[in-house]
Amino acid sequence: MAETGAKTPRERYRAQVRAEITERAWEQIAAAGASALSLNAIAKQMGMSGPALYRYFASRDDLITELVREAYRSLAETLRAASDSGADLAGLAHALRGWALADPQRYFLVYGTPIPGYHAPADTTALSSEIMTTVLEACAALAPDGATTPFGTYLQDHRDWAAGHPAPPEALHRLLTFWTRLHGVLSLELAGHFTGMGLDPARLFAAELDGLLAPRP
Amino acid sequence: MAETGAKTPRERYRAQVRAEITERAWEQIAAAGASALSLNAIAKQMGMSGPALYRYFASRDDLITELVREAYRSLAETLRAASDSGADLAGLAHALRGWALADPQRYFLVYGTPIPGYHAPADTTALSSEIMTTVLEACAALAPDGATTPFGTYLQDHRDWAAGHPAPPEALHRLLTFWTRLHGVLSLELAGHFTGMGLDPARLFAAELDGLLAPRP
DNA sequence: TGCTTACGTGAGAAGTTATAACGACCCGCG
DNA sequence: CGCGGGTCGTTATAACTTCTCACGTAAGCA
Repeated sequence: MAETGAKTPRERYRAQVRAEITERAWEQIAAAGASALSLNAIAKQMGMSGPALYRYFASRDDLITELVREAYRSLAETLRAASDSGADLAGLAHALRGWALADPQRYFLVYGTPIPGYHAPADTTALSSEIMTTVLEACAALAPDGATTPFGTYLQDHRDWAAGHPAPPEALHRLLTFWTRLHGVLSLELAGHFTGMGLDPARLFAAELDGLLAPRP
Repeated sequence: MAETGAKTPRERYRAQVRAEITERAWEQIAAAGASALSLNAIAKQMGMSGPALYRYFASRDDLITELVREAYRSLAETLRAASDSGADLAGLAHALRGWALADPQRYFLVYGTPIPGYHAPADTTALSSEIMTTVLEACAALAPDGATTPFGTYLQDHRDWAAGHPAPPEALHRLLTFWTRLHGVLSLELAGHFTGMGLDPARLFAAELDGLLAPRP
């Protein structure tokens, strides 16, 4: 889809095959989760034999790493696009929820149960902080309330992770609660913990978002 | 550990072997996660051959089901014990956090990424609602605030899941936010999303808990 | 037109879950 | 006390999985 501006036709073909592999992988992940991802099945689906895939991905973990990267990129793009369209914090929350509901397994791949022993590559932290920055700008754009929270004063001395951004501690606090609260509702909803409770998760999500937009986070 | 009051020595032995299997399974899960659980490895660790375990658990999913049950029971016991010791909502939150930190993979087994195609048995919902009831009682014990939230009025008509409990809608709202907000902080912390941010997750947890204890949820 | 390099295949090792058939042991009943 | 039935653990086997290696082919590059 992108970066097909390679010179040699070899690289072009290689990128194309890699893209098709990840595409099939996403189908499998959406259907049965990341733990059920089978290189063999992907190869068979593409009309190739098993070991052929190892020309394109060094291992199964390598493929998953690429998928994690794609998921991060996708979320960052989605939020950035919403932000560029003039969306405020509520709009970003809506975009986040839509992105998560569109493919729950993709959401869990990024924010779900971590695989012990598996460490995300370094460049995902860059994508993660891009996501954070987008939300942080929306947080800072909200009318700053004079009330400084106790945790806000703590953040004043522990804002290394947001170094370089001129947002006040209250905005950082709002960003953190935005993240954790919406993730709390979303992940439980996607995991199906609200089914059978006769409760509309969207209402709960909206209620939490309302609390987030109120002056005091 | 319990229910060893079986009559025949056969059943006693059987229960003992089952208990050892789950014990080894917990070790493996704590070390490498639920997806890396290997029946073969457990058997080898116990000095038995692989297929022997199928006398005790019909399948790998069957073993996981038992582990989920144990996890639910453990959390329910922990919260119940704290509640019986006079702990208020803050005390329950502390107990929950301690339980989660003691074995993150156990927490994720219950509240983490769901395994597609795997459905929890019916009796886990009973254990889950026992957990909910314990927390709900602590929520109802807090001084009721006159301010009815908009979501509280919604809950007045959608409280089937808490039918039979005389708690006001505000208490139900507080229970839901208690659950989702603390899970939001906890799951992100356990997944390691705060590492490298120079931020103490405990402080964030405490800040969210403070907001939960304030009059307006 | 040839050379080199990448690509795909097949075979195979070491793992996994799960089933089937077989032998041995133990428990309870007569 | 003895014997039978049921339970247990074993080995063998099938169908998977990831992943390595050696080989032939085919495609691009000069």
